[in-house]
Amino acid sequence: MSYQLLKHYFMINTAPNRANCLRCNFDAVCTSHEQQDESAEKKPMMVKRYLRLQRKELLCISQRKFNHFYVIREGALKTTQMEANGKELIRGFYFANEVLGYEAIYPGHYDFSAMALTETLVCEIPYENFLKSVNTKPQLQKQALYLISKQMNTGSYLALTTAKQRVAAFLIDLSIRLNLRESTLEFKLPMSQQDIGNYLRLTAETVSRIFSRFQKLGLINSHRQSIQLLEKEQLQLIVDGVL
Amino acid sequence: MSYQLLKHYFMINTAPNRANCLRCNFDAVCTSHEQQDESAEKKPMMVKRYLRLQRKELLCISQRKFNHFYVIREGALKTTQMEANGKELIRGFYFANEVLGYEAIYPGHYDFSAMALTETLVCEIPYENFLKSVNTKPQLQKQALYLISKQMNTGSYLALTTAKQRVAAFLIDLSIRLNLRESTLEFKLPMSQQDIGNYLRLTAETVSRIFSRFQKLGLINSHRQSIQLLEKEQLQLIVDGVL
DNA sequence: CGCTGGATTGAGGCCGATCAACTTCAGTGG
DNA sequence: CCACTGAAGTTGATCGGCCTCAATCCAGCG
Repeated sequence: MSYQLLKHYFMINTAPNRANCLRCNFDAVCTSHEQQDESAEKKPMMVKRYLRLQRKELLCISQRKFNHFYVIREGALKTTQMEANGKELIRGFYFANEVLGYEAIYPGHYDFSAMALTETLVCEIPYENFLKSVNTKPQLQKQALYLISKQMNTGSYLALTTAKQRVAAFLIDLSIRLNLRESTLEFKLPMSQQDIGNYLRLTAETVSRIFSRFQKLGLINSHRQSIQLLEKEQLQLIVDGVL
Repeated sequence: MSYQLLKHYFMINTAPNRANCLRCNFDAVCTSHEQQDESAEKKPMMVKRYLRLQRKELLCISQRKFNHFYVIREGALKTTQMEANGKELIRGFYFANEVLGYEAIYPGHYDFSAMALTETLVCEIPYENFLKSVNTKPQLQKQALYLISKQMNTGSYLALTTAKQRVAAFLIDLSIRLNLRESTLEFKLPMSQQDIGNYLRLTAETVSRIFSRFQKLGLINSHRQSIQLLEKEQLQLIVDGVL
């Protein structure tokens, strides 16, 4: 696998990026620094650089020392982990406005690799900068914990027992996290059905079969990577175990 | 269900409790306050009171506003959540030296109830006290994040696919979290097999059958609630999908 | 002593995995 | 423009693991 990072250093508070920050969870933390003076050694910029990844490019590699958070601005990533028996399993997906890296604070190193599923743009946040920032701005403390707690509560599909429940929950969650308009609910799956199955602990065949079944029931419109949620309420009923 | 909390206020730094703090994850955070002066309004004690729960007593109730962490000193708790279809499912177990409550920061209220499985002793930590404490002691910042991140990484049995993998992983994890001596590996299950099954998304019958199978294989010794791990390495091989 | 809730064990059925064949589609190069 | 290729998705047949339902066992307790 290729591992290459394009290193475009730039200031976070230039116009185009500020626009990107609009829906970013870390916006408050980052922007707070703009109101401060320029004494860099005392109050370092939170974000030193951003990275643009091509499809299949790696953002971080398992076993590497943990030093950075990554805030995803555009695109999508998957994190993978090696099982003891050698099989690679997918731990999670990350989309725009989400943060990757909390999970590595405790062990002190990443125990997963993160790969771009599409062309992806991320902000790299040095953990030490983050700590300093929060220490000098105590009101950010609460918000940081809030964000971490929020992320802890996402993506627990595996608590669901049946395959159709998991797939339905996954589709609904995707539609929310991809920030779609309520009206369309139409999008391209950034990952393969193989990846979806791996993540949900199902086989790719089962995922395909369930897509087909949902289509026959008129709940979705799917063809390859493109998908459209027609009956979101019905899908939710499936998740709830009613249907 | 009965909901009653016995309210025994006392100072955290009395002799018997300091002994209890020895293996507590929050010890460093709590003890730091002892070295300060007594101006209570500026630097409040982190722990205001502790609670002693009887078996089946509730510690916190779903939908109640989130205000407190709970550090478990002795005993065991389970957290339960109502599914949309009305079934109650178990979200997690908590044992001595573990912390309950992070999960509620984001929604701002508990979306689970916590019930004592045995007689249980907990420290109640007001969240506001915690925030103030961390703000006035920036070096605690890092540790708090470390602890939260650590807790995020525990108890992900549902990523395992087969029933024997989940049960084996659960037993190994229990043996670690109950702080047993390496030599014995013998303990009482604080929860019923029904609860284990609910937590692992298996039926109680399946759990029982797997206990029996492990027993026949000489991996464990089990009778009702009492259990003894005979071949921990073999159990780990099962978790890893080798056996 | 019988009662009760949990644990155990057995028989049968369903769901998802496995294996295999086939189709579809994007990319490539002639 | 079309043929080729490889990766991903689709579909069918079979198998095995876990659920379901039911009967029984068993320890604790009034």
